[in-house]
Amino acid sequence: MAQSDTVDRILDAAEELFAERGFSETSLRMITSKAKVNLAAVNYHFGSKNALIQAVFARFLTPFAETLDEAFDELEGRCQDTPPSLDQTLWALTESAVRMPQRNEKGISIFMRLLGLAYTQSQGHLRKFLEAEYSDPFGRFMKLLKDATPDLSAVDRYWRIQFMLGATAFTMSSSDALREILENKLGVETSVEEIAARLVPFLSAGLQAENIVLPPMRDATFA
Amino acid sequence: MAQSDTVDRILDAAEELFAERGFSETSLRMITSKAKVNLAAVNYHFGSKNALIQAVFARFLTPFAETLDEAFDELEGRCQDTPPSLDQTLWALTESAVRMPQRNEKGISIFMRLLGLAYTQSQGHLRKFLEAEYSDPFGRFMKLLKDATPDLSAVDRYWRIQFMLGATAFTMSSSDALREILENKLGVETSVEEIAARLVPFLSAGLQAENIVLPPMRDATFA
DNA sequence: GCGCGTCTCAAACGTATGTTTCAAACAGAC
DNA sequence: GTCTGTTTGAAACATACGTTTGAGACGCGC
Repeated sequence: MAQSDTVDRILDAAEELFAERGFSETSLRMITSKAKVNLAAVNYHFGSKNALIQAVFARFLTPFAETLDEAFDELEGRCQDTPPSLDQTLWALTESAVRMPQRNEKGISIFMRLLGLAYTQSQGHLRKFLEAEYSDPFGRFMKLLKDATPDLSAVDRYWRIQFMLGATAFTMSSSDALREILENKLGVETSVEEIAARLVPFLSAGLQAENIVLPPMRDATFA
Repeated sequence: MAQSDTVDRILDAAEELFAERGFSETSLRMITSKAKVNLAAVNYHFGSKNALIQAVFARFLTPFAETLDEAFDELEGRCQDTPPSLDQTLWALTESAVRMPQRNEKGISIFMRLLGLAYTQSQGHLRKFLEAEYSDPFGRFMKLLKDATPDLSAVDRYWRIQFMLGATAFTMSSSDALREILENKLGVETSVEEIAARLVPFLSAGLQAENIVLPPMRDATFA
């Protein structure tokens, strides 16, 4: 086998284990034994553990970035003159995520969980890699958000975008655990698509909320 | 020194390092050298690294849980018959967090960052510890949220609460970095209190958002 | 069949981790 | 001062990690 499948086996195993346990908590030995390959194969094919982490991200982020770019093209094509609405923009994003060709049924939630981890676990090398590689579609999304909320001040928009990112990254990064809890408590099963469908209106409403006069913090009467 | 200050020095150093780098990425040797105490002191005073992590949480979570309980008492006292509104409930929570006596100026953001990490880093022992120790005030908060949003279905409320937690934990856990970015970009300075003041209306609006009919996911026209 | 680049394998390397050990220093009671 | 329980100190322990090594197996062009 000239182009062996070892690389993919490693990527598959690493992807799943990273999503389950985080990066530092997953050792190369766990990965190689799950992938049923030799320990040295990782360093041979990828060079280092950090490079493997980046490769895991690249494998699903590159096609996603393309899909997203096309979705934005299509969206801007449909809205010739007026800028796309906030909901349209958010849906374009979620749709692209959900439509991504999945390797297996866990695909989407692994995808989300990894994205959440990338934000949360302070892996310096990962952040640099992602910024260098995928700043274009991210910047385009920001631009769309800006045009969709012309009434917001720059400062308000800045913070609310952070809130959105937080709600999304956090929820998605623990989506498996959260779904399990909900099933045990209320006996309801939820797909990632449904989570996304619930998230979008939440984000949209939050981003467009009326702003209250600043802090009633002390001795407020809450009349 | 009968009751030495070694314990507090360790807790201070651990708290700060955990907040900066996460749990697995912080070694006992980093902690003890920052605290200027002997390595063995950690295992002598706390028993294990996991127990130290829990002690760090207990130190700030226990007084916070008390403050919160009083705030809820006071809130329910003021609203004799009608249940407290959503905004009142959220403000009671934020106020309690902000009013907490801080050990230093970084106190509040360390506090938030640790809470975020507790949720994000899948440390099984921590989750169990927190559930066992602090389920009461948490449950009370949930009850208040429930009474304040009677129109929401249980499932909707569950997910939206997760979104709220995410937005809060995420933003607060990186509040230092986010404030710095904003200052460099727009020249605006922001206090933690102001972030909270912006966050509450966002959360409130999100929690009360109109729900869209479920997924228009495929072939949606976004008319 | 031979040689060569690609890949796998078991074993080892060096380092860092959490934890333990045991002697020394210390404080307070008598 | 002496004893006793508590706390610190330097060193070692066992283990796990990421990475490297060097020998061997494989596929393929010639």
